[in-house]
Amino acid sequence: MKKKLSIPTITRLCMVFQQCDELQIMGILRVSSTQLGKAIGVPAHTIRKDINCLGEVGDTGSGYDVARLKAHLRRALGFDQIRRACIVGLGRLGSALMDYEKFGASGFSVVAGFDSSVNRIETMQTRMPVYPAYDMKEVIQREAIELALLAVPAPVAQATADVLVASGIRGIVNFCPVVINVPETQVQVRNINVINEMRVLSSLMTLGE
Amino acid sequence: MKKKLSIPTITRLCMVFQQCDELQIMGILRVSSTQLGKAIGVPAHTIRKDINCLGEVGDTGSGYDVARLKAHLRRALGFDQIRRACIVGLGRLGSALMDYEKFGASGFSVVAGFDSSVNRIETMQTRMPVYPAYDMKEVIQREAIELALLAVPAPVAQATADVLVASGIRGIVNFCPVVINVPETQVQVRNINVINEMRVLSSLMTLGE
DNA sequence: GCTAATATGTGATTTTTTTCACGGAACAGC
DNA sequence: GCTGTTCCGTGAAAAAAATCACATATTAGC
Repeated sequence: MKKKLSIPTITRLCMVFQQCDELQIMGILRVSSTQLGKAIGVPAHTIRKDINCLGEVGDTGSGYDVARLKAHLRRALGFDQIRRACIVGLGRLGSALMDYEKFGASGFSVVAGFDSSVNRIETMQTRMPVYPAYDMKEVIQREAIELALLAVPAPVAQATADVLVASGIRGIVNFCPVVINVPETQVQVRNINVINEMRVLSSLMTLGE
Repeated sequence: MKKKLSIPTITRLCMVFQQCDELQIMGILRVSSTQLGKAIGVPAHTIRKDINCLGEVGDTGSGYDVARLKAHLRRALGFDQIRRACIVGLGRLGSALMDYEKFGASGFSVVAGFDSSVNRIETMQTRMPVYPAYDMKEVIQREAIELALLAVPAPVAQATADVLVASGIRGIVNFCPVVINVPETQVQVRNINVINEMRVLSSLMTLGE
C-alpha cells in the first residue's frame, strides 16, 4: 500500500538505502527488518512501516531481497539520476567538503566551488574547478547544478542563498548557523547546525535523558 | 507551567537561546514570539508553547525580556557551566572543526584533539594540544572532558566510541555516517550525517515537497 | 480615556508519528 | 512432513507534536 512519505520516513529510508549499499558490498543478499532496524537504530516495526510505503517489497517469512529493496528505494526516492552539486564558501568547512570522497559513490557529482575571495581561489589547489562568487549564477546555469552546499559566513548566508535561488538551484544544504528564507515551493533546504547540535547534546546531558 | 522538554522542543529552545544572544549583541531588549518564530523558521504559537515549558517568562501583552528569557533558558537547558570538549579524528573535517572559532562564544571549550596517526600529530600546526589516540582515555579523564566530536573514518567509529564511553565521556556528536551503539542511559549521541542530509534533500526535490 | 493592534499563556483539538498485535507465509532442523 | 522460529504486512491503538482559539494584558495613537 503506497502512501505519501513523511520526512521522518524519508530520512530513515535514506539510511536504509545506505545500508543496502553496504550489505551489497559485503555480498549479503537478504536482510530482515530486525537487522536493518539495529543498523540504523530504530525498532523493526518502524522499518517495516516505512518500507511498506513503497508497496510490498519484502517476502513474508523470509525478509527483504537486498537488490530488490534497493531498486525500490532508488525509484521511490529518486536516486536514479546523479545530482550535480556545488560548494559555496571555501573556508575551512567548504574546503573539507571539497576533499570529501564519498559524494561520488553516493550519487552526487560535485562540479564546482565558489568563494568571494579571488585571492583564495587563485592559491587553492583543487581537483575541481573553483570560481569567484560573481560567476555563480552563470556557472550554476551552464553546469546545470541543482544542489548547493552552503558554507559561507553566517552574515552573508541569506544574500548568498538569494543568489542561489535566482540561479535556479533546487536544493540547499545549509551549514550556516542561521535560518535562510527561500521560496518553499521551488527550493528545498536542509539545515546542519553544529553548534546547535552541541547545545542540544549538552542539554540532554544535563537533563539526563 | 513546567513540563518535560521533548527533543523537538529542546532543539528549538537552543535556537531561541542563540537568537537571544544575537539580539543582546544588537542591543535589543524585548522580543515577541512572532519575531522569534520568524528568525528560527517556526510559527509563533510553537515558540510560545516551547517557552512555556519553562514556566511563565514573558509578559502578557508586551513580549519577552531578552535578558530574562535568556537567563531562564540558560538554567533550563543547563548552559551555566562551560562544557569541555575534544575532537576525535583530525582528518579534513576534524581539522576544520579545530579551527572553528565559535565554540568559545557558545559555551564550549575544546581542549584536545586526538588522532591515530602519530605522524599527522607531529606535523600539525595547532593552537590546541593534540594527542595520539592511545592517550585518549588518560587525557579525557585528566582534562575532565565531557563531550566529543567524533570525526574518524566510519569503519573505526564504533571502536572509537567504545573507548570514549570507557573514558567516561557523557556526550558524542557523531559525524561518521554510521550509527554508533552506546549505553543510552550514560551517554547521549547526536548524529550529523551530511550524505544522508543530501539524500533526503534530493528525495524532497524529486518528490516535490 | 478609548480604540485598535499586538502580546502571552493555555486548554482543547487536530494531525502526525510511533507502537502494538496478529494473520499468514517461509524456513531450518530433525 | 512436522514443529518451532522468524518474518512481513497492516489495521488498530496509543503517544507525541503541532495547531487552533481565545481569555487576558499591554502599548501606542489620538
